[in-house]
Amino acid sequence: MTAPLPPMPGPPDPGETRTSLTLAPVGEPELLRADAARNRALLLEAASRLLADCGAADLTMESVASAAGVGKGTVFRRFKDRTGLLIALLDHREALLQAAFLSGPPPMGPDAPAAERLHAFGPAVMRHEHDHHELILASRTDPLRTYTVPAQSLRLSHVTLLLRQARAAGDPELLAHTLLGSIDAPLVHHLTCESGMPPDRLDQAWHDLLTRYGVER
Amino acid sequence: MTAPLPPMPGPPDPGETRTSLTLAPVGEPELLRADAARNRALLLEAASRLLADCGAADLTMESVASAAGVGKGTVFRRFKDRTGLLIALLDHREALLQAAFLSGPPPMGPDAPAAERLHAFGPAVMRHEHDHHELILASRTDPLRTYTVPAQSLRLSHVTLLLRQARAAGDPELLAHTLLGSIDAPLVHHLTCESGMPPDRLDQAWHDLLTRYGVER
DNA sequence: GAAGTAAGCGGACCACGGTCCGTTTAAAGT
DNA sequence: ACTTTAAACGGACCGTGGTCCGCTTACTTC
Repeated sequence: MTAPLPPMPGPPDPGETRTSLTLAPVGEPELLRADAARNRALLLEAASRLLADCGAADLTMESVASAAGVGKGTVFRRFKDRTGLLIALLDHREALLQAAFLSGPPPMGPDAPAAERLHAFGPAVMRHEHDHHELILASRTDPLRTYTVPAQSLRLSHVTLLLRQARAAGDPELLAHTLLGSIDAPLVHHLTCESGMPPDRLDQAWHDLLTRYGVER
Repeated sequence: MTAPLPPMPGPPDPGETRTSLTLAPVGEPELLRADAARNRALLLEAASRLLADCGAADLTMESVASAAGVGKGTVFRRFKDRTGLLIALLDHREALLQAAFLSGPPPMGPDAPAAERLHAFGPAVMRHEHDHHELILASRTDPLRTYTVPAQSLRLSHVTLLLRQARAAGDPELLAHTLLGSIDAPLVHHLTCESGMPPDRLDQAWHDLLTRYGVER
């Protein structure tokens, strides 16, 4: 197994201080019956292993179920559908990135000025998405669901808030959407991996876009 | 039937003068055997009718096939997969929009200055996408395919070219991607139809984005 | 107009996502 | 400990997207 999935907190780990947002970072573990929580962990672990071994294309709900030693219905009960399972895997991996921009050290974290945090945010997200592009692409089946995924709405509120703090020009919420759109995983993957565009150029465009709205580094 | 699908040119209509791009607008009719071309038209017509009658969700490959009086395999042979069929339907409906910005009257068409054409482009595309959002959303299953759809790459080259002509600041190609991303159908649908954002605000953001890059109306 | 051939055709077939419902079981009350 | 109940379980079942392959047919060549 490539990623042995560190502890995998069944109950949400306590004693974490949120930095600047009311939105819960990862979400959805909630209160589960003991067997349900155990199976949830087993399923995520099995899915992660299968993903590493066989790739996202071969990750069928039945294979995950049997690898975890549970019935197929259980997978659907827990994650609603295949996309839900993939998103759960992603949210779990997003935790590190979230920690970095919510409570990590400068330039991403809260101890840097908002403008600096914004400039650092784009390249970091692009790197993160590059690392997980297979999973991300596989999870993008319903185009509308993108906007309701916890990780994505956290990113949006975060960027919107920073834009306000940095006194960016224009409409902060829409600008946040535009900024996030310009570094969206499928686009970046298309440009870099398929059209051969150098990543620096994308970083540059990110900085430029911010600068045009008055967010000076 | 709501949209009786005007003539539906089997062979690509001749004698059309391209305005500013080498890229073929709609694409893919190519040279088909007589029966194949006939079936293609039958299938598109049947699909269009089913779409209007029952909605995209109930548009199954088998229902389209039998409504057109052909076998299921024929649908797949012609359109590759379900997404291919939906994209073909979309490309057909895109023709009017393409005519408007490639050869229509100002402010979209070639007789207006590039800056004016750019400002007019966004709102027009948003309106067009709003009209066809069901089909567009249904066709967005593979996130990467978006960028290779003929209609989309035509839009991209068009905007890139106009940005160059208008002497926009920054990286024209990436800016074109960002601009198009900011009016992408799923995003716009999410914001207007689900979050209740007024469409003017989106138009405003489009103009603002252009202005920030030196494209004055 | 006969023969040859590449393309098109169609429906049986398969795999996977998703649902359903009878059975089991964890937990709360007594 | 015993009862109760809502939640979880699991696997049979279904519909649909997609493939496959033997048969048919439109075009070409002579």
